[in-house]
Amino acid sequence: MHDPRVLLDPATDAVRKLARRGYSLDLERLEKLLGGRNAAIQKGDESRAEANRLQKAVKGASPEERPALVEKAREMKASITLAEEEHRELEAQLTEYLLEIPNLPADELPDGASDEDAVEVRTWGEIPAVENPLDHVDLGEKLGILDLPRATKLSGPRFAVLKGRGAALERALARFFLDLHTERHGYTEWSVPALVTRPTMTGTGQLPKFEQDLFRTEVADRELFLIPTAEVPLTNLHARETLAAEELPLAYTAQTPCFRSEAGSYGKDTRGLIRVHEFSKVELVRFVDPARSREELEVLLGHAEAVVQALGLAYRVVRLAAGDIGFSAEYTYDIEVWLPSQGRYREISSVSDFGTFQARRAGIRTKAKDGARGFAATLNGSGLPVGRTLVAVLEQGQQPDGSVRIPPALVPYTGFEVLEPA
RNA sequence: GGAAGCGUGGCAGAGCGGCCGAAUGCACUCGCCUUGAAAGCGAGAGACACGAGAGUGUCCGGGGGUUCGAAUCCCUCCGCUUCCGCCA
Repeated sequence: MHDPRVLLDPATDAVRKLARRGYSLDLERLEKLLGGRNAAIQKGDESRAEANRLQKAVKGASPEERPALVEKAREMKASITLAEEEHRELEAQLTEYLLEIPNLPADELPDGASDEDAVEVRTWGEIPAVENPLDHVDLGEKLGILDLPRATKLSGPRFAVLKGRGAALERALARFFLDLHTERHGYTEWSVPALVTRPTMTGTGQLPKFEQDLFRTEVADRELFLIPTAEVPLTNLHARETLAAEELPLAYTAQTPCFRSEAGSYGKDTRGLIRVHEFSKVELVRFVDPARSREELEVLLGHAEAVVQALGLAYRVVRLAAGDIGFSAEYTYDIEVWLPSQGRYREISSVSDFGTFQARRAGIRTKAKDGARGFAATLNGSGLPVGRTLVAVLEQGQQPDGSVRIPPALVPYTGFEVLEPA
């Protein structure tokens, strides 16, 4: 959520920036709502100040003058109520409007609205030469580790069942990611709920605008949402808290299941593990000094890249176009791994700087030793999703004899070096 | 799910319906003292909103009510603790 004053400040150039992501900001409406709200607050404050004066007067009043003062105080109460109602109404309208305004994309991002407009930053690793590559679904079935028909039987389309060494590989990947980030990159591991409340989802920006992307549960009169990423619970750990500025940056990680409705993605990636309703992911979240958020983004990107590199997977980093970044983001890099079966790079990680946008929504404040107050900047990145990494490991590791070689760094976790056809 | 109790500032803990944004202690900040530190002494210090500012207002778990006036009385919801039931 933005500070309306900042949006209204011509120096912010908010209208132009938001137009780059196809959002048309109505400055006039904003100004009217803010001005009206502030006026209502002032009116209420003045009435209340008067009421307070009257109360004191009543206390010291003689029996004769008392009834008149009490009567005036009664009247003042009505005027307070009126101003409060107006304030409440305008405040609600203002908040409702502010909550649906996306973050301002950074000027450094390229123009454009799709992944085609992303700019390649660098490539890493050697694209493996695979003759007649199989995709991960064919590989998984031949290896006897993937059972999609049974997944469909259990839960319908867009789910996955892994078996034997496939399940072990999934477990190994997650443990490998977590160990790397906690031991080498200094992240604190958390175990957090996968079901969260509406305010929590609003804090990171999934709500109110993107409810159709989420799975929602309801028991009795209690409503909870399944998280689409651990970003939601990890970032909201500090919702409505004040952090000591000196303690930043805070670096958190968690492995959680992630649930996505994938509404509107009909026909896209319908095969296999690429796009499913439920998957496991290790997420990285950083709370940082807003003045340093872009540097911190590079650090975070490095942590995510380190995982892909440790697995020896060929990948590239792209800078997303201004119109393609997420609602809450102001700057995003994607890491894309090479998928031999598709002959192209596919997204495996998204690393974003949210500035203070999420912190304002969630109320993540900072206080420095000298008393200076502000909001933290939040960043997050996948580090990494287990399913899509498994796809890359299978596809990039496939051998001419139909086996798949496990990346050496992972072997201590799997206990086996190769997957053989069943 | 049933019964009882409790929810006050970073923590602990006071608080006759107006003198309470709230005593006191600890922690904290700054001085003095000290070679340095501790102790001691002195001073300061909550958050949020509106306002150019002076300042004004709000906040004692949330919401509602009584009253000219509520941390203090009433209702309700939520949370915590203890006992019972159930359960992984």
